[in-house]
Amino acid sequence: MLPKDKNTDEIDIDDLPSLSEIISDSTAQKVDPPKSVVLRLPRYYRFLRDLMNNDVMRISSSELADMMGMTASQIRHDLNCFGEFGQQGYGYDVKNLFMQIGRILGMRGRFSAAVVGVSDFCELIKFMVPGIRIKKFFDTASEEYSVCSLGDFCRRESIDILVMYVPRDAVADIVDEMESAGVKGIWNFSSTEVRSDKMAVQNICPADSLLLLTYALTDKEKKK
Amino acid sequence: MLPKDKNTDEIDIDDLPSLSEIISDSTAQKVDPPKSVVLRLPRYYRFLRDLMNNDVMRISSSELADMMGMTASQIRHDLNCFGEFGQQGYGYDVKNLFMQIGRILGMRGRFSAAVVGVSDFCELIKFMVPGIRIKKFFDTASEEYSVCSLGDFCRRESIDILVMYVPRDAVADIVDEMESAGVKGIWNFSSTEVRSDKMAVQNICPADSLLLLTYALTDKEKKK
DNA sequence: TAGATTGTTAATCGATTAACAATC
DNA sequence: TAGATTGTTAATCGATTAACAATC
Repeated sequence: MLPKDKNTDEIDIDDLPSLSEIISDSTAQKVDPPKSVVLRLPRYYRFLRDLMNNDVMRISSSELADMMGMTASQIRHDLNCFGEFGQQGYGYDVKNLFMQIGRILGMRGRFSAAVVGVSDFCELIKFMVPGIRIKKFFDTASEEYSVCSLGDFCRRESIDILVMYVPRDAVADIVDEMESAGVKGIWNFSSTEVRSDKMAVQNICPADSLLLLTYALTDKEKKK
Repeated sequence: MLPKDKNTDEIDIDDLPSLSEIISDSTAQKVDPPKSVVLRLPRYYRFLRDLMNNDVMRISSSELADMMGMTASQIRHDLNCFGEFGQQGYGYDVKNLFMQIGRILGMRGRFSAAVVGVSDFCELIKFMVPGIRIKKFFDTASEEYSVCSLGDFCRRESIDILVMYVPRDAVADIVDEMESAGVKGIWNFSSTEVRSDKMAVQNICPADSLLLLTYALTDKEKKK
């Protein structure tokens, strides 16, 4: 979309789009979206899914804002990083917006995964995780388990994502093995953080959020 | 600590501390710390615990920064919101800093909790959660389970925190019951978010972080 | 057309970083 | 004392909000 106040007959050479802008344009996405916005996308996605499940067809930014406890302005601003998904005077089509955000997030049921951890963890992951295809569970307590067998499987089956919850001292070996096996991402619940140059990583530490809860309780007490 | 360039003989009435500043001073904490800083505290806490477990006695902001993938400046800035924990020319005493942050986060092993959810969840929580005293597990699949029995227990035992992972349509009833039972905080893993005026709440949705992982993978693919 | 609501800009606000004086 | 490293300020950077023109 051209700036409104620009005379398009006069072309300023500095205003021509760069190669990277052209490339990103062709994927229908304006440059790199701010990190803060990306972090909010999964939450939008969840709320939109709930709306869909409740057969809500359309929603305005201010209705959604009320529901999610944020400002309408922020919602419109966020969504506009990725395209023009709404319609003036009408709002947003829930299903369309849901699909768009799903597409942006790469939620296409396309990625394959293996899970490694204690059996309770493996069981729970089944419940919790939609959207990736889990090919196999590796119970770390089982006799047949070894890092090699995990690596071989991931290689053989071209596994995209490893979901892991293993003891602190088992982390490094598994990560090395996964890098060599060509695994693309690690979803790590173990208490040691993973970093990798080769793979995308999400470390997730539920206990952190518990500490924020005890912080809130302590803070409330103190203020009384 | 007084500003260096201030002549303390000349007192500006507008510079006298307000009541709220005096109160917060007496708790050894400068006003309200920025939210962004509080969110980082649990991660500091974890890294310091690891250092302690490896018998590291002291650490400088830049060493810690390297380890955590952030700037030394930010670490010093963050910590100074709560007090002067370091020593010029020396760095930070790991154990002391760990204890201070634990204190700030209210991590005093003092809060009691009940857990409600499917049995795999209950089992897993045992592993994952240090620092709160779990008094009882309520398996939602069991015959004896009911919202009332959960509520009665929390009332009787003055439970501080409810850890929950229950189906979408069970959430609202439990939250109401907890409010009336005087429970102070909810640590919620269910897929419906909880909000409450009476209680502190942390909603935690692991699947969100999986979507950020698939986003990263998709983004990487696209840029190739 | 009138009413509603988006898309988009500019203003505000808060968070991060760089730099250096204070001081151990 | 000299060297190291914090505490603290000011500058930069990015995120949020408010406002309104565009437009359905």
